[in-house]
Amino acid sequence: MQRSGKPTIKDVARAAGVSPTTVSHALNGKGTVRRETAERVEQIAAQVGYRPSAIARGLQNSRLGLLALVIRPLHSLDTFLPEGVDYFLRMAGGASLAAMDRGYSMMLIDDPTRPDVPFSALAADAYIVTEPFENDPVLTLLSEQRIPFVSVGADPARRGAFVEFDESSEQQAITMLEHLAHAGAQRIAMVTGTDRNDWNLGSQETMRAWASARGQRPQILEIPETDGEGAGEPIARRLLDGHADERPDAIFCLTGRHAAGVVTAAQRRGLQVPADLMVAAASGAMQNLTSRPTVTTLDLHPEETAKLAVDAAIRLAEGHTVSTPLSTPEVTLQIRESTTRS
Amino acid sequence: MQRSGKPTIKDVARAAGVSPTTVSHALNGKGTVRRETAERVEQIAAQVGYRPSAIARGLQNSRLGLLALVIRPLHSLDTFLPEGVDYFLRMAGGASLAAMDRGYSMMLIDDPTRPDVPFSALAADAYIVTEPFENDPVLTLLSEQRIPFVSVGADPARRGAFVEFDESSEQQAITMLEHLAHAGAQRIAMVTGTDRNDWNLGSQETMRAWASARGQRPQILEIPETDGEGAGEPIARRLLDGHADERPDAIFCLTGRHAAGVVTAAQRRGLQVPADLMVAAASGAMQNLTSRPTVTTLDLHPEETAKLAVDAAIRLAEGHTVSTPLSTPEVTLQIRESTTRS
DNA sequence: CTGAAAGCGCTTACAG
DNA sequence: CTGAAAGCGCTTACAG
Repeated sequence: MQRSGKPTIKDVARAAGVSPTTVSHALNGKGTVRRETAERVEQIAAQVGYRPSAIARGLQNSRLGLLALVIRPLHSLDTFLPEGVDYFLRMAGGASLAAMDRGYSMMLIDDPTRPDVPFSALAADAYIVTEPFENDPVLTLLSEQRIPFVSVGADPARRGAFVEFDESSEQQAITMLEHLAHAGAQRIAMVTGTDRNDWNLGSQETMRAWASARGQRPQILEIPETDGEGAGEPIARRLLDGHADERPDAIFCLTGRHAAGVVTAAQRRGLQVPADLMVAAASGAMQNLTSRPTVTTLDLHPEETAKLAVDAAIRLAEGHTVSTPLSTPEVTLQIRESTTRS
Repeated sequence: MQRSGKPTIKDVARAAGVSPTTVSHALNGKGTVRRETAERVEQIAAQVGYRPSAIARGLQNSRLGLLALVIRPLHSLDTFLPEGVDYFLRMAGGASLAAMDRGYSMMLIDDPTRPDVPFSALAADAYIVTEPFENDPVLTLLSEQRIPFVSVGADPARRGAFVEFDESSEQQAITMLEHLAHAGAQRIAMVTGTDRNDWNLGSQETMRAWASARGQRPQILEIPETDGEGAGEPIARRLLDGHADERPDAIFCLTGRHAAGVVTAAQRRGLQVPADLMVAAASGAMQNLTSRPTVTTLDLHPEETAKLAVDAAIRLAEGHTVSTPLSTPEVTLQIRESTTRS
């Protein structure tokens, strides 16, 4: 079996003087094999460096032990380097590790709906799709192809139609809004991204309810996620350069880099953070730890979310059902200088 | 074929009133099929949502259209969130996109040598291993298993033994050292990571040669990659708190976060950057763009590197040979405030 | 131009 | 306790 390619089960069988069936049984602990036989087979298998082919094995139950992760917000870009890197890298890394711990591998898929999608991409046993868009074609494709999947954050137009994690963006937003209010904010503006996903839409809705409960006109700005810190100037122009009586004394950005940009833009206008303006972010970026002042954020615990998503995906892949909606971990409020008036 | 699972080639054949062979031919444009037949088959296939199984297909040539990426420096951590996030995320994202563009999917593998490694992980057609360690067991495993792979950065103990990209860390280091010298630095210290990979070792060697060519004692500090910005204080303590005549007037950190930490620590000591101390990094982190002053870095073009690595891996997967060593893209010097004395 | 047959490397009833 | 046979879903000579 040295000749070409890797040794197969037949090579092992021949070398051990048994049938392929017995090799299979011995190596997988199935059926009943005499102890000595099993040991001999194992030895020889190790000796010739035999590894069962995942492909052949997968053919039986059409399962490869392969999961796929689609990070939807990354797709609007031609690069994997967007806004939100921090969150999504932690997500991808966490998912990958969680998968391996459970005996699965994780593929990183950009867009399974592209016409030239690799066959292997659709060979995944199950998908995880984070932050699907409204009527997301990825979810449509997966459901047509009968590939099991879980979505992290619902498709806003098809809530409850699929197995999904409810991120409770309302809960998240409330947590931060209450913190800001306790810290002294009277008038809070919100900045979301422009993607039509559950996170943006749910947060906006919460903000509207919050403002109207306080008899205020809600101030909500939508800025492309991809603008990153560059969003600071436009945000400041629209929220800070107007009449003083309309001006918010706190800005709550969903994405950390928007918040980082706001801090800089505010300071450029001579505003003190947090004295004149508090700034906070829902999904922290690294910049929020290193800026002056440091910026209050929520830790969304993406690794935890990834783990839960992997668990759910595997249960689906293995043919079990999963009750939905599932819950993401509680967020943690990270209070920092930008909202601490002392 | 609605009953259970996905439609197979047999279902299509039956529905089209032809044999599976003909379906296969029609769909793959092989053999000769009458035009009308082919069209009818295609129609029906689309109608029933037929997609050939990547697994069954892979069984023929034992190729799945699957690549695997191991980012070695990530493995020393229990998290995918290390130092160097910027570089490695760009690498992973770039590799993933490049693979899809070429009809392959990309798995993110933590460690294929772990005893419970998923079978699917070893089903990859080829591996890309970035920054292998000295005598890296991952390379050993892959070569024993006869899984083709390319390494980005040589295994320092086995240079030339495998298909590898030469990162020319010497070239990189020289580029930065010369820039610093031109900018006015008289005494440059280097800070590397502690992993025993080609990048760290090669850079150190270059630094030693550079210093001795100038009759100086080389000052090189090894600090764990994982310390991130926290490395700033220890670095400053060892390099800046000594006698003034031994004190470097420029610190060149391989990793961007070390550099970020150094800037802060230097400023805490009342040193002006760049007036009293220049700071530069070989692999930029985001912090280097947002700090004050901004920090000079090299852009290593990880996406480009990823693309080249994917190309090479695919050539190997498809049974071709690749001449080695391969070259990574030229680095670009990004001059910023931290090395600009005006 | 079309299809029956063999085979890719395994696993899994089933018979001995 | 062991093994021959069938089958997973395709592709690929090869015969008709």
